[in-house]
Amino acid sequence: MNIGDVAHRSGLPAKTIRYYEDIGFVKPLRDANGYRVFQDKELHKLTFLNRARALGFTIEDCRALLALYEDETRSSADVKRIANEHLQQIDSKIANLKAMRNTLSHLIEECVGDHRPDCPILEDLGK
Amino acid sequence: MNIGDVAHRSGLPAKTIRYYEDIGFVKPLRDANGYRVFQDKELHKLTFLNRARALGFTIEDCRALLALYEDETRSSADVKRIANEHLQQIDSKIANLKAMRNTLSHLIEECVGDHRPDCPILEDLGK
DNA sequence: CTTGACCTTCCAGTTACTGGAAGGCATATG
DNA sequence: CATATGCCTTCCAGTAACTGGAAGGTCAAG
Repeated sequence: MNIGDVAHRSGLPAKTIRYYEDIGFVKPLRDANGYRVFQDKELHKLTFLNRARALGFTIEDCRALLALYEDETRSSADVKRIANEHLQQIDSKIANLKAMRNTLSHLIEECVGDHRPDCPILEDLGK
Repeated sequence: MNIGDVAHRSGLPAKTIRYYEDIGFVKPLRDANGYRVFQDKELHKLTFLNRARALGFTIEDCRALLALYEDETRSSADVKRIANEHLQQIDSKIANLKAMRNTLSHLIEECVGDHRPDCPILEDLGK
């Protein structure tokens, strides 16, 4: 498989796959012409990465998860711990965004939104 | 006011204030010794920026908001529009995070989390 | 006179890619 | 055989919004 095929099958852009090679996630073989050649194992890893990233795991999280993914002697508790830590981060991001949303939507409600300059949004921000 | 005072009063780190000068948000005067000298107007702007950033507005949003903040002939509708666009972005971020949270928490629930290697989290990511 | 807290500039690093240039390779067509 | 196209390669630079750190100047107190 060339990089285009793997990109198509894993759902990742070719650029990203090259980047993932740079940071050591995959180590494709090379054809005589210099083209990268991927095996199924690499494809699985890339698919794994794409899904983990989509769930918001950072690259470093992915590195840890990938190591566990490949470690036959892993304990599922380790995986669960990483996932739980990430879940908490997600929760705190959601909480933050909700607080922002609250403040902002109150300000928006109070703003008349016409041609006049008077605006509670700006007033509040200037305090 | 030197940068330390302004940092204290605006709530922004001095580093950030220097950065905001770099990108043209403030233009403090200079003392004979080269130290930055801030007037009240600059302090207000920095406070404004701090609050706007805390609400998640991007630097470019802030640039637009700041222009309106300083424009006596603005219409509040312009401000409201920017704020509303931002509100929608916040909403979509929240929706994304909630979807992630859902998927992840289901996976976590299904994972036993003991010493054995079997783990639905990894299984699912590998699909 | 020294100490410590300020202040200055400049350079580099962060996260996770993404865009683009310049050029080699593969295949199909005229 | 020439060429057009669509792959592929590497390398460099840029994104967002700072942050850390080095090297060094300044100021007030003791």
